[in-house]
Amino acid sequence: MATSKLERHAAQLSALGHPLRLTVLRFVVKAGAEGAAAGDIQAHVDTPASTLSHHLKRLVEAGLLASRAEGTFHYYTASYAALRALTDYLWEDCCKAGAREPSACC
Amino acid sequence: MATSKLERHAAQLSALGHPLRLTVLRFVVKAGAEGAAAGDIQAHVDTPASTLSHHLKRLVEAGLLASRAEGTFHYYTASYAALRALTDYLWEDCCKAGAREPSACC
DNA sequence: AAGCTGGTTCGAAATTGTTAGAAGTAGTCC
DNA sequence: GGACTACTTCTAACAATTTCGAACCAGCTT
Repeated sequence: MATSKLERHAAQLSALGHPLRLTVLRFVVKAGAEGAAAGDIQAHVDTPASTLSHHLKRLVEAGLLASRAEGTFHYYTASYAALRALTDYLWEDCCKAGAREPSACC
Repeated sequence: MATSKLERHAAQLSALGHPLRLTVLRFVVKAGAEGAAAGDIQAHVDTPASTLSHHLKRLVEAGLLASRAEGTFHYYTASYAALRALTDYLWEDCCKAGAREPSACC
């Protein structure tokens, strides 16, 4: 692992921190195991292909999406495990320092 | 609500998408209901006060942290409800489009 | 009120992210 | 092979973020 868990998760959150990319991720998450083709995504977000492609690349680089080619179609699928690890990370060690209340928050 | 749910959550994810801010959030989440003073946070992250203050402001503006003053001390507490809403949002409507497998991913 | 402590705001430079047209690549179908 | 489809990469302009010293402000203490 070249980068730390912290760095990797920060990069993933940063990747999600853009309205268009967040929309794309949710669309692909909805699409399930088969994923969604780049064209379908483009129709959904109504954005120039070059712009969308740039954002898709960022999501793939962050490890949140995986891509597979079928003919000229490029399908993107959500990396559910990575997404789960990310959300879990935010709650890790919740309320472990104060120890005043057992776990009112988590 | 001036901005949409999408925009707000994207802004929150963007706020978390920085190693220092992610470290800070996790530190404050750990601290529980009492929160952590800016000085304690600074000691933990070892960063110039002005830089840290800028990042804390960003987290508060995103609605992820709340701040309260006690004398000259500024305490920051995690907005657990906002954080929960954010993590839930990422999984909302998971696998609702394909409907091929019932819910292998969520 | 002067001085100290705990933090915030200002300002300016360096870096990074965003956008989208134009050009390029790769697969498919006559 | 030539045209078409489905995307990606290149490029360059513009916008936003990041950093941190310096200046500032608000409370406390004497």
